[in-house]
Amino acid sequence: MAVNAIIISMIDIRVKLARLVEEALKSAIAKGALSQFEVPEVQMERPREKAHGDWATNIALTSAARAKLPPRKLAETIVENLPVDASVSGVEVAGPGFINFRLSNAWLHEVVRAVDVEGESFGRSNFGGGLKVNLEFVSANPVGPMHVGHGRWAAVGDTLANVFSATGHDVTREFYINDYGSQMNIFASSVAARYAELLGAEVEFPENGYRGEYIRDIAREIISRDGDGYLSLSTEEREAIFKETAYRQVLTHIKKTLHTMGVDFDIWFSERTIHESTEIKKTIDFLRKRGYIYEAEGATWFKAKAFGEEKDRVLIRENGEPTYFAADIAYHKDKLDRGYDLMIDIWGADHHGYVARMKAAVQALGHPRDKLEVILGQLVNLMRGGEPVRMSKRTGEMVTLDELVDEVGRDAVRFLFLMRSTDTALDFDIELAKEKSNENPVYYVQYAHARISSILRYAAEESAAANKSDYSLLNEAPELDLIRKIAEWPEVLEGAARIRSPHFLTRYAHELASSFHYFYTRCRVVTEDAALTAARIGLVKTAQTLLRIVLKLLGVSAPERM
RNA sequence: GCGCCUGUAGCUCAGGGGAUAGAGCGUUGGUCUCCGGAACCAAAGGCCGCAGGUUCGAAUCCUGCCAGGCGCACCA
Repeated sequence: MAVNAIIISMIDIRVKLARLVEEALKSAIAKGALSQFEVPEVQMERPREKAHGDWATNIALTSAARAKLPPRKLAETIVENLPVDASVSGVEVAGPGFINFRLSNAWLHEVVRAVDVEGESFGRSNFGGGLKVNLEFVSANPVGPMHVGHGRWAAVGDTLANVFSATGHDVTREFYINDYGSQMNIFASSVAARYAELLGAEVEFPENGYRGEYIRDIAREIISRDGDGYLSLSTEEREAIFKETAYRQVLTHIKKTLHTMGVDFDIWFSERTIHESTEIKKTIDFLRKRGYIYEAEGATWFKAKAFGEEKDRVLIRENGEPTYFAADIAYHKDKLDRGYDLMIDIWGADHHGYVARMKAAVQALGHPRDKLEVILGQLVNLMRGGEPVRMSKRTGEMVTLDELVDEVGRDAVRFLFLMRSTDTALDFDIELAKEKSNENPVYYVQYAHARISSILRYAAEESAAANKSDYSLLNEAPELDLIRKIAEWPEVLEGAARIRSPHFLTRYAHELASSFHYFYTRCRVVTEDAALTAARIGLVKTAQTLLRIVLKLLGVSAPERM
């Protein structure tokens, strides 16, 4: 019970401080120290400057006019009326009228204890309130190996999903397989041509066919498995068969690559199943009933203009074939029908022109347009030793995601992909990623974890780990700094979920590692003083727990030795 | 032409209305009798693309311009 109270006070410190300020305002008004005025919600924020304490509020600045007092004077009055609280060790008025709060060492010690009790669930919350979220990402065409850009979305999507799970969302990872349309046909005919060619037949390679070497690899796989039997078939028959077998091969390959990256989807949704069912027709009928469909120029149109779009869009072409957009609306309707509260799609930035259109469709389906959220990801520029890696789609000359993961390893790939905000292009240097040096942030963070393991091994040998920890002995600046960093975690995690920014985690991991390393060089863990040793071992363990939590969410390993 | 993203230290980037704009790398100079030196500390380095506006306060929000990237299909 007591432990519970501590944990709650810790996580809600922000709320708690805000309440103290509110109480101060109320009692000042009651006492007549302030004139009656409407008190707005008290905002607490993290000062940028360390010297300004742990938390600050601008309430005196925002309310000065209403209170008819200069900001600093108002701030002073609030401080004078502030109730005493054990978690606060200092309050001061600063600058134009900020009120700065410093948290007490006792409060910080309770943070360490909270991590002791909660372990790896420290920082988890019910922020999402059980919101059902569908996260769709990667969604590559199954016509060839994935490129490095797909890898970035895989890492971002997967970690975002982890973050959502940790913050009380009910999340589903979904991959929309774009296995329908002309490119599938081109793919099949390309494989069929290479197949025949490899078996010595005279064939003309399709003009717009895929010329990448991987097409030959797929053909070779078919040959080694099924032999040359398909050669006797007509080109059409062969292509029809390959459209299936080659497709299955590629899809299996995609799943394997993603799995190697630690990314596993809950749902693989085939676009083809939409076309093969009556879903598109049903969706269009549904929209027609709602008045958003009309026929013109032989085609069926969606009234996108009704939702502020520049122009209406074709759903059924003149030739009777539905467009990609039509299938996509049916797909999103399917997701909505499955009962998700929120759909988040991660798309390449080159699809940004499509976002508003899709949101309009969601609206037309009778849902708020914000039920669909699109994260647009910028490109990955592959570098090697500072030089861009040349890639050509036309000749099929490229570095695949597979090769990248193979060469630099899953940990570095994931971590480096997650270091940047999704809306900035990312330079990925293969040489840097492989480097086991201080230039490589992945190793910096993992090293902190391994170093703690090493300390704990040493401590066990010295049999210093057995004592119960009294954290009130931790009062050195490096110790308190480390604890402050640990205490930040719940906010960081919630922020990553709220702003859909997994890069908060890599950043935090680096800062945490840095706080630990600084502590380590200043404070000896295993000493003659048994009580202090026990306390520091406890602290080091909590730091390690935090590193584990973050690395796990990032999908990066936390090695005991390296 | 219209739209989206980006422009912050030499380089790569954080910063989602707050105080003296931060981190990593690089540069320069330091720190090891002891738990992992893949570490730590310090210094130098900035008209936050430019110009206006909004307000107590702007790198952040709005408008215009400049530069780079990407889109503007009965393609997917």
